[in-house]
Amino acid sequence: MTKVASKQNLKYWLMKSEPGAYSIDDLQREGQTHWEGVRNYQARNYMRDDMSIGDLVLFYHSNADPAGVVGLARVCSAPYDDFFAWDPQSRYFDPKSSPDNPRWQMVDVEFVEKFPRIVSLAELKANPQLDGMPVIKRGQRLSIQPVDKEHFEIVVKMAQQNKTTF
DNA sequence: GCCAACGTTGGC
DNA sequence: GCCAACGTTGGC
Repeated sequence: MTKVASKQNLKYWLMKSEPGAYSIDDLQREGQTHWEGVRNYQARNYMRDDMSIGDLVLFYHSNADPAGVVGLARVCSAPYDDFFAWDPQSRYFDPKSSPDNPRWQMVDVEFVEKFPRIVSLAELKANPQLDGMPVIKRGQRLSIQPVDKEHFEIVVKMAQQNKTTF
């Protein structure tokens, strides 16, 4: 059964992408995309077990200058097998995954908006209201992270305001 | 380019 | 099931 988020169970996420691989501009141009290539069990499990259609996503540019949240996306499919893992030509090929015994999953996400400015990692770290947000923790490498509703709303607000220092 | 953090693999 | 070696992520 496909999970669709209602107002009550709408959840919030942060998803990282290296802009050289796939940027918010790419998503804006294409409208929606497979979120293939997740090769971490915890991140996979979030997609497989906890995401619902309609969940909102902070789109985060990692390995970027600066790194930070650049816009919003929305989960627009149920999880399904990441078939890129079966393609030897793909950079995401995993010989341990097969159609008979799939190991990885993905969802589709659709473009919602590009922020008028980047909310940089430095700003996220500097805002005491975001204390405890996983992405600002040193050494946190997880490419898909749950985000508290309160934190999500603060980040959106920061994007609409001028850069602030605390 | 460096390197800290940390997840995965595989020998035992 | 332990843990060392190795690979990757990602900020700086």
